[in-house]
Amino acid sequence: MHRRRANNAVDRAPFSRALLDGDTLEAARLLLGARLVRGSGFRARVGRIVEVEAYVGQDDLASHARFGRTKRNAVMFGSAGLAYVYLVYGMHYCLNVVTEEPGRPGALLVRGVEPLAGMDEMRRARVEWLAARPSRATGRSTAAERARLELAGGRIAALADASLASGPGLVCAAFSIGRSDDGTDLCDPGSDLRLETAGEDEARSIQTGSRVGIDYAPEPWLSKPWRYWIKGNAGVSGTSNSRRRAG
DNA sequence: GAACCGATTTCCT
DNA sequence: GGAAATCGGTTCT
Repeated sequence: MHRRRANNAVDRAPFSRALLDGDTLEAARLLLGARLVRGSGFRARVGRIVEVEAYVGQDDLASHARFGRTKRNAVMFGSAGLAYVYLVYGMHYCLNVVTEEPGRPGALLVRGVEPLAGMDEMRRARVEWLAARPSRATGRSTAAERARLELAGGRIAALADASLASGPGLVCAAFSIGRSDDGTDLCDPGSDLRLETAGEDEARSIQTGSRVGIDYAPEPWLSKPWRYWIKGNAGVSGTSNSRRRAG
């Protein structure tokens, strides 16, 4: 028998690898709505994936796989359902779900998650992530640094639940995702970080648009409509929700 | 070995 | 609306 929490955080079935080990663009639509889960028990953090971006094969000149296999992107060439976690801009982590059969690099970047449970833990993790960042000035904990952190903590405390993980870097901050999660099997129910199935009754009004932050990529890759999000959901990233780039 | 740039967020003007 | 922060990979010297 299931124990149901008031906030819709039920224990669900693990996300089937079979939904991910084929075409990445199909997998993108299937992954929307799935649960991203960190930990277990009453402190578990649970969110609904509401925005993803597809990176498909080595031919995709926007993908990290475009230069072939490297130490960083090696997981992309592995089995579907693994987590590919990398650092961007020297400070933000990004979570990807590996797709396609082994040997063919594919991944879905998780750009937005709608929090369902464990929001207090997410806020704590957001502050913790800020605190873990190297101090700008001396690298030591100065009074000014502590004051800045306290201010940021207040801002995060005041954030709407829906904004806690509304961006790729924010997803990783809110779910404490970092280098050590690279290669984790997200389809293994025993993993501390994992995927669970979507609710059956969920409305799936999916919208698409071009991918974000890939200005270096030539056409036709630059304009491929390979960003998918659930229309109108507050958990999608600012770039997708803003009016300047709606696909 | 150095220069350049990125699948981003935050803070300041 | 714009720039800073910061590190790892690629591509030059």
